[in-house]
Amino acid sequence: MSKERRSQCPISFTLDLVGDKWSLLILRDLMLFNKKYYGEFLNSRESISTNILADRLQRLENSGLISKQKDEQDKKRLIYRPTEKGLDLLPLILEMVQWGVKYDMQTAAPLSEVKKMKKDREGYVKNIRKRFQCQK
Amino acid sequence: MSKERRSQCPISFTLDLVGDKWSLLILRDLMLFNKKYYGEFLNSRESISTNILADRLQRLENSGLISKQKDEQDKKRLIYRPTEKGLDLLPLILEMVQWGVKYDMQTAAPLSEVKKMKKDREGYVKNIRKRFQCQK
DNA sequence: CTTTTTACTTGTAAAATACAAGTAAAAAGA
DNA sequence: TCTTTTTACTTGTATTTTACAAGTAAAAAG
Repeated sequence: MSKERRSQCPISFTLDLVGDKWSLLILRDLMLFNKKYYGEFLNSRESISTNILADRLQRLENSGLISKQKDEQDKKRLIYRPTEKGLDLLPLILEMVQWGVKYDMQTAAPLSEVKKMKKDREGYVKNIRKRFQCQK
Repeated sequence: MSKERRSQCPISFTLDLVGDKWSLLILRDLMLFNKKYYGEFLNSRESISTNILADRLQRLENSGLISKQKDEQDKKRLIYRPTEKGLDLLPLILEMVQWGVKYDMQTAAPLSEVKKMKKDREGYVKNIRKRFQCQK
């Protein structure tokens, strides 16, 4: 199922798992935008195709970056959450925010939030982790 | 020529430019492995195809991440170098190294080097920048 | 018991990638 | 000077991935 890796370089290892145009956006939705459901990911502004979304969720789960469980309030729903391994990608994602904001003339990122994560990145990351660690 | 962007999110902006399996490996070769020539990129362990390499170099140049100039010692050669915009991707690349080393059981990254970049990332980045700024 | 919601699957066209081979300009060698 | 080699590509085609449209099954709601 999982493709073979291209080399033993840690950068290519990371790229083999999340080096595509969608995986990190799903993780962004999970960790920065607090999304949990399939339908929420589908409705993000980048408009991912439903088959690609299904494929990426599967791959992310296979790689141990996210997990899913039944929603006990509504059993036809599934709740997706980042794992520890997925949460560890937050610093990488925040670097993308910083670089993107710096070079994107038309960025729509809320400046106050960007400043907060720049000023105290560790605290910013910890705060997000808390949301997922207190839940079972 | 350049595709339209998917959204005004800084993460998707970054992914639209370097969110593929090869671009960041070329920048890695340039910045971490000191490579400069087409043939050197071709010979990296991940074995990129020559047409893909040509395409990525063009795209990276179009996006202002790298520049090229004739080698004055050998005029059939071209020297590729990262621009300021490309050098600004170093922190992102170093995050990939950290994450990759943490979760890749078979990583071949030299531990001493990884420790150095973890211990003093700012210094590590500055040191690399120096190499490119003193050159014309 | 019918309709809606949710999380998908399936089919197909379009685009990107991989692999093999070929080309032009500069440099090196005879 | 003429041929060979090196370097940085281009071209052609098969394979893989992605995008778009439509359909399906299970749970919940009406």
